Amino acid sequence: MSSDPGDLLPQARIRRAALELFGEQGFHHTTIRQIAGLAGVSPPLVIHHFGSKHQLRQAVDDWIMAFLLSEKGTLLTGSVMPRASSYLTEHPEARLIMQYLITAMREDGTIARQVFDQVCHTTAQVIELGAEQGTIREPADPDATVAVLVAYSLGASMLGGHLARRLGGESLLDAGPMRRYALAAMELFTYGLFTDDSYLRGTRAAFDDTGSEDD
Amino acid sequence: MSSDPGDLLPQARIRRAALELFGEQGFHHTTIRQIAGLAGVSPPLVIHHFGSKHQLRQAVDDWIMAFLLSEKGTLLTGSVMPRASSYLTEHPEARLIMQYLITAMREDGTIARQVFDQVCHTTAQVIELGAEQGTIREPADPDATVAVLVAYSLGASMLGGHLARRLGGESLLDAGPMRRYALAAMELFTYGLFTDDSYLRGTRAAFDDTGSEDD
DNA sequence: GTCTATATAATGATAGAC
DNA sequence: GTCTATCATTATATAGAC
Repeated sequence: MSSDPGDLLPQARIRRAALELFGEQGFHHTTIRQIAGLAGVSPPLVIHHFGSKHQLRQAVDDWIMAFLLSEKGTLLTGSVMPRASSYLTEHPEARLIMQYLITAMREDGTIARQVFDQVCHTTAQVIELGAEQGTIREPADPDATVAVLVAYSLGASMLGGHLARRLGGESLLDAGPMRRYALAAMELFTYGLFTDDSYLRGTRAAFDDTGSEDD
Repeated sequence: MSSDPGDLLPQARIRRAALELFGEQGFHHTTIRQIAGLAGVSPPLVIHHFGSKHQLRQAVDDWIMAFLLSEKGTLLTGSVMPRASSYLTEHPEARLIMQYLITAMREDGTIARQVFDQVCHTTAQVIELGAEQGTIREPADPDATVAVLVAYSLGASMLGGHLARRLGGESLLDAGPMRRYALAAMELFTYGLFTDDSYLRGTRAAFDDTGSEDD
């Protein structure tokens, strides 16, 4: 990802092409012929180097996870935050990886679970640190809150096209939609949505009712 | 959906089987042979009645949208709220439809846009009503806030498997995970996540900076 | 390591009998 | 309306030459 595709060895060119096409079109809609074509090699060479299409995806997944972990969570925490915009300007190659991860989450590929858990891990650290510093309120159920926040963030990324369309743009990464998205989200997490805790108490009551009635 | 599959006419059985299999496996992973098998007919009959696999999906989409609109938003607003649990107990057939919609959103089918917009429409009404009644705080950017809330809700549904796993269960619809999910979400939307507005002001400042610097 | 040529399997869709 | 038999296409993966 740090050099021109033409400078890479065939094996790396194939992996890079697979990363790009899997991310754009999804795993099942991408053919080995397309990958070979983009990498400038013959289809059988793809199989020769990686064994099968599935093993090729696994190789891409492994490569990406190694990249993500080496970044020490920089990309994972910032993936849907405002700073993502500036990060992507500085690291344009991260676009491909983000697109790959979003597509992989949609297709529920083998990397989806690793990514979800890894983002949870990183988010939990952010929450903990903020709680210590007093900038973040301590949740009643920290693990659940982290999981919900991650599901919200990744989910919004997966629905980025629809979200951007409602915000007057094409991609969530464009300046306009990203600004409206980030500000609306920050406002929600700063002031909340409800004016008092009646909804929360109502939800608690509803679950306590059904919880004792169902058994 | 209101009778046993065996009582339906072949055409309806095919549509029902397609709804079930498309929802479970996705459109592209479902074969006409599978649909025909589940409906108890021969594969060519599927084509004979619906023209093609894509037209069959369109027929299922149309059928579902008609169902959703006839429900006057009951299912759409409640799809990820606590009351979904009780709703599903009363209307078990809604499970198939929810699963279909979630899969369709993941695959970005033609119905995805309609559903996203329809849920936005319904959510906007809920927000407006709450604002009038004083139970919901008036957002600075109502349209964006609605879109974000919908993306969060639908996104969490799409990632329901991962979310449930982190919450100690298999499905988000199970009592345990649903309870923890609903309470964590309600707490977020009641008290927010941050203890003050420094993150919000920081985000505003960051966008104002990049907004004037980039050009 | 890399290619051309090909095997094999599965799919959506068609033809035509009943 | 419904079936059996089949076509045409496309995909992954293999065989073997260079």
